[in-house]
Amino acid sequence: MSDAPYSFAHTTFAADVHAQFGHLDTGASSGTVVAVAGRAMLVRPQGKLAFVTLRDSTGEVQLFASQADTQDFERFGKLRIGDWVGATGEVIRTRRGELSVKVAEWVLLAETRHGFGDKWLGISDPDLRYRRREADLWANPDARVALSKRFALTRAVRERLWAQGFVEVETPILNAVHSGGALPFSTHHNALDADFTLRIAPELWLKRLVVGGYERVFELGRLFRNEGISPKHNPEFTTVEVYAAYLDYKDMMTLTEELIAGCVHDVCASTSIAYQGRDLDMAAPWPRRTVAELVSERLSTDVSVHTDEQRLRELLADAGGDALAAAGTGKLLMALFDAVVEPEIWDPVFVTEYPLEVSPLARRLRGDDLLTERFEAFCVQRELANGFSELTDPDEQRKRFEAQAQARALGDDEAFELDEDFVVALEYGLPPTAGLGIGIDRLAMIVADVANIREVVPFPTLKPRAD
RNA sequence: GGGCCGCUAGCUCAUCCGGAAGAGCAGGGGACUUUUAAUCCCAAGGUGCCGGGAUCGAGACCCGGGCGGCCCA
Repeated sequence: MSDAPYSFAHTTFAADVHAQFGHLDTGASSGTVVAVAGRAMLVRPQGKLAFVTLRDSTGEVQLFASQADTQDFERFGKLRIGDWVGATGEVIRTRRGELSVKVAEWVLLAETRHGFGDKWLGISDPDLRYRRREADLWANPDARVALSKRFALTRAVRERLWAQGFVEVETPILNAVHSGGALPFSTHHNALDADFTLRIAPELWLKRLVVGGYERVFELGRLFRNEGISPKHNPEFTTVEVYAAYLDYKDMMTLTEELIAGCVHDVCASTSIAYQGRDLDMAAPWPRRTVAELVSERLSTDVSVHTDEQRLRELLADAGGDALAAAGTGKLLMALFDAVVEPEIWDPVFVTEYPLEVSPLARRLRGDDLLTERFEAFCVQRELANGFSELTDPDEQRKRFEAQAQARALGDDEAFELDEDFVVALEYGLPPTAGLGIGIDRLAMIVADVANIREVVPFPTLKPRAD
């Protein structure tokens, strides 16, 4: 039976103590009584005095206790690292200059039965850190700082989109038709006796909402891809997808750079930041370059989706790219891009005019039937966002799906399946619309300046323990 | 899936050429009225990831497996 209290009359956070009483002179008393609470992170009993470093969600403040003035002093000095404590007393500054709460009364709010690692070095074993994340977040302050930046980022995205008239919506995570683009997780609904997959993208549903009259929508939520785990990939991850009627891809690029740069500023207080020791300038506007331009520039020879297929294959082999069996000039051009351009990108850039072959949902580029009005934003050697003028023609959409089905038959297991309901939705009429998707985890890694996606995920996916 | 690295006390790490286990911190006991990684004294703490092998002798060498990390696909 626990005799732990049911509540505590908390008045003041650690950061507030420092903000409000920072002016106190050494050895002085404020005359103000506060009630603070948090975890004892350091305990220094010293005879008839005891000092405890208390940490809460805002920072740390010292508790100062003395045999003369502190109730239940003997027990206070026996607090263990990690115990939750509530303390009431006057704010003072000690003779050694440490702003402190001079404890009159205190209560043990919860005791800990486990250690929090080395009190100076914390916990460094990665497996232990992520399996016992609650301990990691206390033992390693950097862990909480990084994670908090992720939460600040999702808040900034929501607030900025709401402020621009977008409505936040929710669409199905359980899907009977797998739309393609990646390998899904499978599950089963018992009452319907039907198989479902967990969504790999919400975009078809969101466009159906536009058809239904929601002209500006976004969904910020979890996606699931049944693929490997790496420092850049968690099986469940978060994106924000945005759809705006009456806009095209150029309008959407403008929205994208302002949204991302604005959110980076919201979280980091600047768009000039550093990532992994290297300066990074996220300020809008970002350069807009076509795929063909960038690849041609890098190879010092003109190439495009109209270049002879055999020529592209030779260039790809020279660049050390993978030999692609069933690939047209569009896939070959993108393979070249991945091999020679992407690794060179640091500051953000929009890459535009993607081959139609690799863009089954994007609208044809005005003036070139082999290209689409699609862009991707790249930054620090990785893809950050993807958007396009949406394909609105139901007949062409159906043909695109059929082409995907052929690719699937030839072994492309990431090709889309025909989503009949989506095509029918287009037949009801989708106005000119631009869409956008942003990888939130990747952006969070950038604003938190961390190299591993797990740092910005509260509880990353781990292999279940055998025992 | 492939390559490399790691696994020793609750945590962070040592153990040099193969001679059989060490420290700091945490946790326990004690001293201390201005500490702040407090300090000092005492005691306790080990399936050296698991399983084989060579050796008089293995935490260390060899083989297999497990788990984790990084890189590549």
